[in-house]
Amino acid sequence: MATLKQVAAHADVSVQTVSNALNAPHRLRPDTLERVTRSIELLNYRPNRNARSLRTSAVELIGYCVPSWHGGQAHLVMDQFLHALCAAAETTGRHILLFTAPSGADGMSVYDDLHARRLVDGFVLSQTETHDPRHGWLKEQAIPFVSFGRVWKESTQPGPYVDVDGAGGCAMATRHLYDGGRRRIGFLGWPRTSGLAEDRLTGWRDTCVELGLPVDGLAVHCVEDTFDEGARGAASLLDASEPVDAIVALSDVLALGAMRELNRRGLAAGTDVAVTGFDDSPLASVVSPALTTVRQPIDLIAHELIDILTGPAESEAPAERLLQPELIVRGSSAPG
Amino acid sequence: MATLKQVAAHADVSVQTVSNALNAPHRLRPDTLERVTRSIELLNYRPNRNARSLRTSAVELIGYCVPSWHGGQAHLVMDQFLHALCAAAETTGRHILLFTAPSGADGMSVYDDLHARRLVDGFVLSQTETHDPRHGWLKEQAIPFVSFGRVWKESTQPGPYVDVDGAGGCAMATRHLYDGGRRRIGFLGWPRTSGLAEDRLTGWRDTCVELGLPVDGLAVHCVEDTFDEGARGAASLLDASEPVDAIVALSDVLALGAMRELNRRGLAAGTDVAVTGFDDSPLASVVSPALTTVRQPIDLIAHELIDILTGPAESEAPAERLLQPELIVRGSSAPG
DNA sequence: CTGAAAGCGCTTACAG
DNA sequence: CTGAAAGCGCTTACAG
Repeated sequence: MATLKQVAAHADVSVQTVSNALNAPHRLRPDTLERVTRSIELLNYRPNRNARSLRTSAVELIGYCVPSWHGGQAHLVMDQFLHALCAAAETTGRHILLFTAPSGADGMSVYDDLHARRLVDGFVLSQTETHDPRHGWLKEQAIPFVSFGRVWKESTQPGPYVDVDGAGGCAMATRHLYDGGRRRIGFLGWPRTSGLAEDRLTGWRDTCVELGLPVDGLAVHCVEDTFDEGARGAASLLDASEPVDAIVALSDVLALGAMRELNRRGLAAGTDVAVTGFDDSPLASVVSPALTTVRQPIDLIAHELIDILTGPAESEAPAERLLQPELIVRGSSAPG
Repeated sequence: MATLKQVAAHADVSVQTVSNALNAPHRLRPDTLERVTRSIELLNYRPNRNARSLRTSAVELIGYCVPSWHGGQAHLVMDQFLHALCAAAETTGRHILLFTAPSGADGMSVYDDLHARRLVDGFVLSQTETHDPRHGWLKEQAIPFVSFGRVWKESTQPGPYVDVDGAGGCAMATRHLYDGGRRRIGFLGWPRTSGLAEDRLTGWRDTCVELGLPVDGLAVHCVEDTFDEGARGAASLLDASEPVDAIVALSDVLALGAMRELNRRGLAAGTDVAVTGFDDSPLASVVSPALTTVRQPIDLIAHELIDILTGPAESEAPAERLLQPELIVRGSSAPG
């Protein structure tokens, strides 16, 4: 491997000049730059990143904790997210460093260690939970980070974040069902203790109220994000004295559970009862008819995250960006 | 951030001794070690990895190219694989560095650059394709790597690999269906040009022949790994003059497509026609009945990959490890 | 515009 | 068992 010194010798300039050719080419006279560039190419020189990082104390690596795959809770769009995050990081010359850590406060020593040993410059947080302790901790340690998702605390959120307007997404779905003639729209959610669930629920509820549709007893809280829970929730909405003619589900998984239940009862999803999901995961096209769902703008999210993390240090208030999702209409929400 | 020098001053020893306390503690007298250790803890010292890497020229980072998510080809177990790979790397003090690259030979300059600039020590390859050009190229450049999956060339494969016995997996599935009373078992695969497809097909075919079951006209080659293709393939197996009573699919996606088709025809998957998949992806429990499928030993694969990559340099022949999958029996293959 | 020199924070023969 | 010193390959004020 050629070094800066060898290139300098070859081009008959000082190492400083070669370094400038790479990092500040405008400082060189055109002919010098050309000569140096030729030497660089000839010797196939690549700057050693470790040496650079040691000097500048910036590693250009961003830490991301891979969520563990516990009990059926699959991260169906994680591959898309990771690819987008990686691509976004690369547009700034950075890369993603993956690591595992215990969830919650127990994992903070891992984050701390990674940063202290200069393996990463900062972190992108995802799988953000309600009252997630990581944000406050990192902020306190002055470790750079940006969060995908909110912590849903009452007070102001520590540090910058990017999130998707879940309420807006569910409002879109609800309005779409209304436009398709549905007048009794149920909601399949998670327990209220989840800020994300509460947010999406609000979108459905407010829209129903606005449209003059009933909401009482039409929101079911599933215990976990599984097909079985979705089916169970749908069953309770269908067994009510006045059954629903549409279901807005907080996730694709719950939506598919609901469709399975419809199927079991000989009801046609989309014509008898319309169903919508959330995430546009690969699951959405498993079923027939395919699932209408709310898609998060993954590429945009990734770019915003990288932009915030690598941009100039926060002036005053940390960045808070709320992105709009998109409704992907498919067969499961055919007009009734 | 404390440095080695500061710790040395605090413990009243040389920097060399502190370094030894960290990397070769047996060289210190117990009382010295204790004193140094106390100083390290007191100052909350963490060795700067960049400085270390610069000196040792080992970054303890392993490159992994995140597959791009093109057109419906979801990588449904990628989150599991990445988590396993990351955890396995961490047991050796290493981490995974993610990057994107064009597929095939076009991407090699990215691999080369990452290695030349010392961002990674080597690579784990996955999404290995038939005649994958990466292996030969990396081997030629003497860049360390290990492959998950074979290149299926006629000649010997460049470099070490870990793979799962696909033929064995499909043989298990076929035998299981036979044990459940099935006597006309179809196969849903991909075109023969894929080594992986050929391997799995062989497992089904050889087992059928061994059991005295028919195989002629019972293997359908789907054009791509989608639900629609699975459904189409199943349709052709069901429309034959002598319809099948079971289907071994090369992937969960094809299997679910097949189940959708059965459903559409009013046939009960599992009782009328048994179906098996491959991968035990999250999809397997979407359907009702749940899908019987062949599970790859993800954690073991990850450990073997890291073990090979970080182990002593190859003596002579590169490591070649073929792991056995496991059949996960669920409702879709209920006895007929 | 160009160069000589210091230094980032480690590790590692080499002496003692 | 311990220490003084060189050096890994860069970048960056500072002079000229």
